[in-house]
This record gives sequence, C-alpha cells and structure tokens, in this order.
Amino acid sequence: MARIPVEERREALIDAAFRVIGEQGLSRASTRAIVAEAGMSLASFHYAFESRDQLLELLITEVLASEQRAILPADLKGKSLTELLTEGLQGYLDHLRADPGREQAMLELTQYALRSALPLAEGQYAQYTRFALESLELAARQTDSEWTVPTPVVARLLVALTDGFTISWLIDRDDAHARASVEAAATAIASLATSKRRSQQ
Amino acid sequence: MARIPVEERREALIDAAFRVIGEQGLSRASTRAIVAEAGMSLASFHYAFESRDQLLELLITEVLASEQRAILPADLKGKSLTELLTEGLQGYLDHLRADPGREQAMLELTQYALRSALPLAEGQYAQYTRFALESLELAARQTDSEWTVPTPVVARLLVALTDGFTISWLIDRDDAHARASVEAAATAIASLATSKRRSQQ
DNA sequence: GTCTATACACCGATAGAC
DNA sequence: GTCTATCGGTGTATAGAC
Repeated sequence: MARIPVEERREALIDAAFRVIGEQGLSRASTRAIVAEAGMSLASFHYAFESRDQLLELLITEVLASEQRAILPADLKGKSLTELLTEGLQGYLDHLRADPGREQAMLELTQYALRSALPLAEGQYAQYTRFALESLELAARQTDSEWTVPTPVVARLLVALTDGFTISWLIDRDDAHARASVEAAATAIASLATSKRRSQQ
Repeated sequence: MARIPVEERREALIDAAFRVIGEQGLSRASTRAIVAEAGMSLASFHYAFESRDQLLELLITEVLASEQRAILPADLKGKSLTELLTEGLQGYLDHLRADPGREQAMLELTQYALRSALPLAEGQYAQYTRFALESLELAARQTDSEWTVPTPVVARLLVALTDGFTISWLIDRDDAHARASVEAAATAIASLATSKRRSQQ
C-alpha cells in the first residue's frame, strides 16, 4: 500500500473510529472494525497508536472539543429572548436529527470517559458550559435583558437541557413533541431574565 | 452446591448484574463477572438464562420499571409550586448522590437498549413521562395553579431535565452548582403555570 | 441440577517477512 | 512502513462427569 504520513493515518483512524461508534456503538468499535472502516490493515493501527485506549483518549479530546454546540441562531436582530432561545435549541435539534449517531456517540464517549476515570469529560463539559454562558450573555445584551439568576447557573441548566432533550429524542424520535418541549423550555428559561425594554412586561 | 429454584437464581443473577454494572460499567459486566458477584458457577448462568442478552433484556424491563423517580416531596401542604418542584428535584439529586452507580447504570442500559434496537427504552421513558405528568398535575392541583402549556409537554421537559442534571452531576459532582441549577430550573418551570390564588402574582 | 473442563470466536497487540 | 500470520487473553456458550 501507499506510504502515508503517520499524522494523516492517525487522523483517518480517528475519523473512522468516530464513524464506527456513531453507526454501531462504542462496544462494537474494535480495532479491527476501525481499520476496516479506514481501509487499512490491523498492523497500521498499532503503528499509528500505542493502544486502542490512546485512540479513544485522543478521539474524546479532539472530537468533543470540536463540538461547538451552536446555541444561538445566526441572525440575532429584532428577536426576543424567548425567540433566540427557541431558535437556538431548535437548531440543535435539527443538528441532532441530521446525524443522530454523532450525538449518540458523544454520549457513549462521555460515559466511557467517566468509567475510565479520564478527566476528559469534566474539561469538555466545562467548555460546553462556558460556551453556553457566553451565548446567554450575548442573548441578554442583544435583547436588553438581564438574568435574575447567576449566568453560570443558567448555563448549566441549558447544557443539562440539551443533553436531556438529546436522550429523549434519541429514544422516541418524536419531532413534534420535541419541538413543543423546546418551546416550553425556551419560555421557561427566558422567565429567568427581566427585560429593560418598555415594550415587554 | 445447594439446589436453588430457577426463579430465585434468575433474580439473584439480575441483582448481581445490576450491582456489577453500577460499580464497573456495562462493558465489564461479563457473564463471568456476574456469576462471581452472585457466588455461582458459570454454568449456572446458562442454566437460568438463554444468553447474556436475555438477562440484560430482563434487567432493563424489571429494574428500570421499578425505578419510580420520585419527583414530588412527601409533604405537599402549604408549599408553592416552585417549592414543590425544587424539593422534588432536590430529592432526586439526593437519591443520585446516595448511589451514583445506579443512575450511571440506568444511562448505560438505556443506550444499550437503543443500540440493540430493543423497544424497551421507549416504553420505559413513556412511563417516566407519564409519572412526571401525574406529579405535575398533582402539584398544580395542590397549589391552585394551572399549566399554561400542555402538561405532557412540561412532563417531557421535566424528564429531560432530570437526565441532563444526572449527566452534569456525574461529570463534575458539584453539589453546590447542581443545587443552584435545580432551583433555577424549578423557578423556570413554575413560570409555565399561572396561579389562581390572589396571594401570588 | 450443579459442577469442571473445554470449545470456539473475537479481542488487543506483536513478530517478522518484505 | 506496511503487510500477513500469530500470540495470549477473554468473551459467551456448551459438553459431560457427578
């Protein structure tokens, strides 16, 4: 076979691993299944990585880190806080619906990290929460609102909500119900802020 | 060894399996690990069950079904809707803190059911949601409130929230942060109901 | 019915030819 | 560097003695 730089091989294997996990689950993502997906021989795996655990560790840090759960819509102008939250969460649901295996893989990898006592999940979640926090602050500025609860607390709530919605949807795949719950959630979270505009409340 | 009725053996094995999963995770819950925990020989396993999958299937239906996530406190009297929701969610967090492995096992089993295309997770979640719905209706009655959003929608939101909080807490084990988010969540959800009492809003 | 011993598939990882 | 072939270990499941 053609000679491929190690870095490139590593990248290809990580991508292949993530695809296998998304399609078949972590428990079926053996080294053999991964190299088959990548079109490589088994030995190439251990030329690129020390062990399967090392690949998973890199997979978690790299792939989970690249997951920038967009929680705000692209166009922020002229929308109420509830609308921003609704559209943001709705956008996340669309992303989930487009590639359910991806989010299912995320959940499995998170649990794997928890069981392996890898301190990866913690850092990853801290980053999600930080990102949610920035989104919430931006949304408040944009709508002349003020959170009546410390923003990090609302951020944690928002992150928990997306995880919970993910599980619910993966189980019943009920788009209509999910949409309705997202709207209710957006309304509920928006109630934790007060508007400084006369036009509202 | 003493002769044990098959039914009793099955029950002991299911209990043992659940303990192993809680302590070490589903991936490490091999038939050997399970029989070791139950103090039996390997052959006893296959005398009681056709396969490991069959045990897991029964485990999911029986154990998950017995999980009656108590979402309301015991004493309902004289409390506001926000207080009821706060105490209910707080009680769930206490339950989680008391035995984290249990809820972690639940999550792993749910994902296993999803991957195996067992229609079990769906039914189980429908039951959780039904139970949450009843709790929400009871709480509304008790506080002379009325949900402004269809109750099943709020129920789904509540179930998603508990799942999300479970994941968050399992990852960072931050009690103070969890408590604060639960309070915020209770306030937010309560905003989806209007009170019929003059004393409130 | 319950055990020990074992079959057989698959796992992660490696040796050694090329 | 890349491959095929194989090692040692563990998994589920079963055969057969008692």
